[in-house]
Amino acid sequence: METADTIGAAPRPGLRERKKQRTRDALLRAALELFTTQGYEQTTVDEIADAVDVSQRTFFRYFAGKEDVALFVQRLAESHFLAAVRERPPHEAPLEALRRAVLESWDTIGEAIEAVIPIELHMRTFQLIESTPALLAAHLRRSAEMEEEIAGVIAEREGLDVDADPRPRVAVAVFGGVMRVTGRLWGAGEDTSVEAIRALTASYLDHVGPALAEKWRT
Amino acid sequence: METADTIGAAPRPGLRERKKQRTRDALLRAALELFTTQGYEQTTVDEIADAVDVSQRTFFRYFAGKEDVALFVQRLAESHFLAAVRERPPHEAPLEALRRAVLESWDTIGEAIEAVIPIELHMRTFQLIESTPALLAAHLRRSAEMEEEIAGVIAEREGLDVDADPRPRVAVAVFGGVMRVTGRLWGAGEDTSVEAIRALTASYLDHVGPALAEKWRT
DNA sequence: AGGCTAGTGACAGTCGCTGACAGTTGACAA
DNA sequence: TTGTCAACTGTCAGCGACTGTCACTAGCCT
Repeated sequence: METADTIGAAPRPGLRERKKQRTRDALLRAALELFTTQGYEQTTVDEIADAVDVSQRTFFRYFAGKEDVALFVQRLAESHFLAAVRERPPHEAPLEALRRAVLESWDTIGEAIEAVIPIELHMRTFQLIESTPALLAAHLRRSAEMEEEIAGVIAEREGLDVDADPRPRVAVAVFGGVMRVTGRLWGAGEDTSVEAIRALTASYLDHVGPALAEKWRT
Repeated sequence: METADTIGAAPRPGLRERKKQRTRDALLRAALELFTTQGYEQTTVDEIADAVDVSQRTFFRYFAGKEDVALFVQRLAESHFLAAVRERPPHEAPLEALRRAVLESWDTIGEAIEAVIPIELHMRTFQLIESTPALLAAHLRRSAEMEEEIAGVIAEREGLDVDADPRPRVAVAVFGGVMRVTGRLWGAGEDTSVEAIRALTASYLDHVGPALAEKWRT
C-alpha cells in the first residue's frame, strides 16, 4: 500500500500530488481574490476556472461549489480551534477551557492560514462572509455543527451524557453566541489585528456574567 | 389614495386581493406538503407550481425562492416573538423579559400559524428545516438577523448604546444560543406539543447559570 | 361601457452543478 | 525503456433555480 519512506519525515509527495496541490491553491486564491474584489455573487465559477486555466469541471472536482471555496480557510481555522479544545487540561472548568482554547489558538491559526494564502486576503474574505447572506448562512450552519461536536468533547471531559445533562450544550451555545458577536464586531471594525480580536473576545466573555445579572444599572 | 372604508375594521379586500391571497396560501401549502413528503431537494419549483396550476413564473412572483416558502411560517413566528419582546414591561430584567416573551408568545404563535396552515404541517416543516442543511443555514441566518434586532430593543429598554455596551448583544447571544439548542432537541424528540417546548425552554434557560459555574461536579 | 393597470403565462437565457465518456499524463513494474 | 494501469482532466449534454421581457387577460375605477 505505502512506499518505504512512509516513516520518513519528508515523504516527498510525488509530482502528481504536488501538481494537484498547486491547482487547488491556485483555484482557492483566484476565487478569493475575485470574490473580494468584485463580490461573491458577481463572480461565476467559469471566471475562477478561466483564471487558473482549467475547465469548470475541474473546479468542481476540487471544491464542492462556490460556497466551499469561500469557506475553505474558515474550516481550516475551525479545525484548529477544535483541536485546541481537545488539548486543554481536564482540570479546567468547561468555559475556562473554551476561553483559553480560543485565545491561544489564534496564533497557530494565523500560521496555518499563511501557509495557504496571504493573511490579508483572509481578512478580506472574512469580511466578505459577514456581508454576503449566502456565505453567512453557510458559515453559521458550519458553526452550529461544530458546536455540537464541541458539546460532545465537553461532556466527555466532565464524564457526562450529552443527551442527559443540558449543561454541555448550553455552555457551548452560550460560548458560541459570544464568539459570533465578537467575530461580527471584529469584521466590522477597523483594527483587524490578531491582538484586536483577542482583546475583544476576552472582554466580551467577561461580560457574560454581568449580562445575566438582574440589574444592569450600576 | 384610499377608499372611504379605510377606517372601518373590515375593509373588504376586494376580489383581486382575495384571489392573490388564495394563490399564495395554496402555493405555501402545496410546497410544504411536497417538501415534507418527498424532501426539500427532491421537490422542484415546477412541481409546486403545477400542483396549484400556475406557471413557474408566478411562483417566483409570490416567493423569492424555494427557501423563502419553506421558512415562511418560521418568519411569521419570529415576528410574533419580536412583538412579544417589545411589549414586555420595562421593569423586568433583560433576560427575564426574553424568557417570558418566548414562553408566553407560543400560544399566540400557534393561533397565528393555524390561520394559515394546519399546525401539524408546521411541525413537520419544522423538523424538515432542522434536517435539511440548506434550510437550516438559511434559518440560522435569519435568527442571527433577528438577534441583532432584539439586541437593539434590549438596549433601548435599558437606555444603553448597543455599540458601546457589550451586554445587550451578549445577553441576546446567550439567549439565542439556548433557544437554538432547545428548538433542535424539540424537533428531534417525540413530544411535539406546545407544552413540551415550553417546559424544555424553561428548563434549559434555568441551566444557563449552572453551565457557567466553575464546578459541575455536585 | 371603456380605459387603466395589476397579475399572469409563455419564452428565452444565465448560472450552479452533475453524469458520462474519452483523451492525457504521471506512477510503477517488467 | 517501455508498456500497462490508474488518476486527472476536458468536452458535452442536461437538470433545476432563478430572472428579464413582452404580450395578454381580468379586476377596477370613472
